[in-house]
Amino acid sequence: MLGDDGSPPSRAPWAKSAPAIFRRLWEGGTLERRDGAALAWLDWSRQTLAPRASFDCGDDLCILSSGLAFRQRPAEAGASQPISLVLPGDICCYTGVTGHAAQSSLVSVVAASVMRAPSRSVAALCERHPKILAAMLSNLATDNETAEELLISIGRRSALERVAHLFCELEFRLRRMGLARNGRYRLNLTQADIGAYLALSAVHVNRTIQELRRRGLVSGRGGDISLPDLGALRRLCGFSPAYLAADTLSEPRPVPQHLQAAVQAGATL
Amino acid sequence: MLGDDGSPPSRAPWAKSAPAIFRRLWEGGTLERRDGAALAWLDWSRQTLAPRASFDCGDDLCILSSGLAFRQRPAEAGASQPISLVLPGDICCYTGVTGHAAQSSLVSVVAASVMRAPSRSVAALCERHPKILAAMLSNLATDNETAEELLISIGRRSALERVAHLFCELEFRLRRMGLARNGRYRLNLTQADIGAYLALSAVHVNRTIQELRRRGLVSGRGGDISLPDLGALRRLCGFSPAYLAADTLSEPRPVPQHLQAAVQAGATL
DNA sequence: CGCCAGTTTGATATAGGTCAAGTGACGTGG
DNA sequence: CCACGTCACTTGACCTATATCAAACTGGCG
Repeated sequence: MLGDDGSPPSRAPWAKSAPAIFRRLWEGGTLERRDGAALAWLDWSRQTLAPRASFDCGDDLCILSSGLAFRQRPAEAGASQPISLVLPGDICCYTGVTGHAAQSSLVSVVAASVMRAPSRSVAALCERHPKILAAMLSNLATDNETAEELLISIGRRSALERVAHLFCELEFRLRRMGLARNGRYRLNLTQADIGAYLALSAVHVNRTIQELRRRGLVSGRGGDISLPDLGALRRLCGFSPAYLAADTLSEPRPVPQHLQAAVQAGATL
Repeated sequence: MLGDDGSPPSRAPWAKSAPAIFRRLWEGGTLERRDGAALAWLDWSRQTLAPRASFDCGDDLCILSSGLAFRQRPAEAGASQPISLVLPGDICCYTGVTGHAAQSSLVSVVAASVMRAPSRSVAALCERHPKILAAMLSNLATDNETAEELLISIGRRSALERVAHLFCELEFRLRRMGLARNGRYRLNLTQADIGAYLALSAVHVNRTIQELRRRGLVSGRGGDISLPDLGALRRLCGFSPAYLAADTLSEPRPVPQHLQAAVQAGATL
């Protein structure tokens, strides 16, 4: 798992041989070298998204490879509430895993690109590497917990805490992907975007960020965020990265039960 | 799927032979008679919960069989935000399915009971009935969408809309389980509970319900809710049951790809 | 009878929304 | 090179939905 000290993940010996895009999948520690290699061998296609473009994954496995995107319901009346913020390395939607077509779709925030593997190939891959399915399910659970944390933010935290929490979360998630160092990262979200995500008005986001700056907890102009005192910022909003950890079970489960079951069911088909 | 007309689900011929507790699982239409029978054969144990009791599912498959419960993070400072409202028939937690230990735990609202099947047995069951795993994953996805709807409520809807939406959602979910008829159902939530769930103060929930009553959209005292004009209530809050539908794909997929894959992987182990 | 939890009512406070205007950076077309 | 439009950010004035506090009222129950 990723420490709180800013160090990159250390326990993936084959990390260098596989594209960075798969970091989130192997971060759980369940994947082995051959799984990672197989993932890289999939017939991926790259797709680029213009800013503010809508995107449908269908049943395919799509991983954001650059840029930022919101997952949100097709805009109902008025402003729509983004449900999750998708960062590079995140699986865009889990329709292929759950077999359940989601209500939500992806909307890029800035220019972005997506790696896409057709559902058929993914199924074939999982045939031979069931741990990959397990890793995807683990990501699914983690991403749900992230959405739950957003719910807690909006339901219980003040504007100051919400923004602080978002900055802490982004620092962690981006660092995990190697996109943040020393509490600094690039964030291509407008204040209006942040407001939409955190259910605040753009104006109030502005004043809130100013307050964080005034307190010396956030600095940096434009899209360059810097968190000079991460500890204090985390304390302010009660951020704890536990909900972002890929796997809270300490023991490596060779094959998770549910998967083993499904796997063995193959014999009867 | 369940129509909007109050009729119970009609397409499960073996519905009468299996306990009502499994309705949510077969509602998706993927399960067959033998799957339902096998589910009922599992070595279930019943566990009763006192009001306001905390409950840990571990890796086991737990289904709420009566009462009500909140799923929530262990209370951080101050009031904790419930993440989802668990009704009879709902799977309490998906740790066993995803292999990911959840941060949240269950807290009963009133006296409740839970059916519990040990993870080992569930795995063995899925071995022979992979469609059951598929059904659980579908439930997982649906429950996530329900949580997303709560996020939208708290983020974007006024107090009046939030409460109205909750009442509409409960009507649908309880009717699906046979626990609501003609827009009437029993709800053992205090106004303070409703407030905790919807991120409103108890006082404001009270005034909001009064307003709904004044408008003739809600009636009934105590825990007995009656929605005399469901159509108007739904219009008020923009409720649409789409997000609650178990399966939005019209064609019955015999075995979902991801499962097929895992299943066939069994041969290689 | 008296307690308790839940509900109701009123008075007051405030976090955050809305509206409106102004600034600064950046790109585009003449 | 300059005029212009646009988009993000900023600031100020004002407003309102909802919270908070406090006190009654209600109904069940030991």
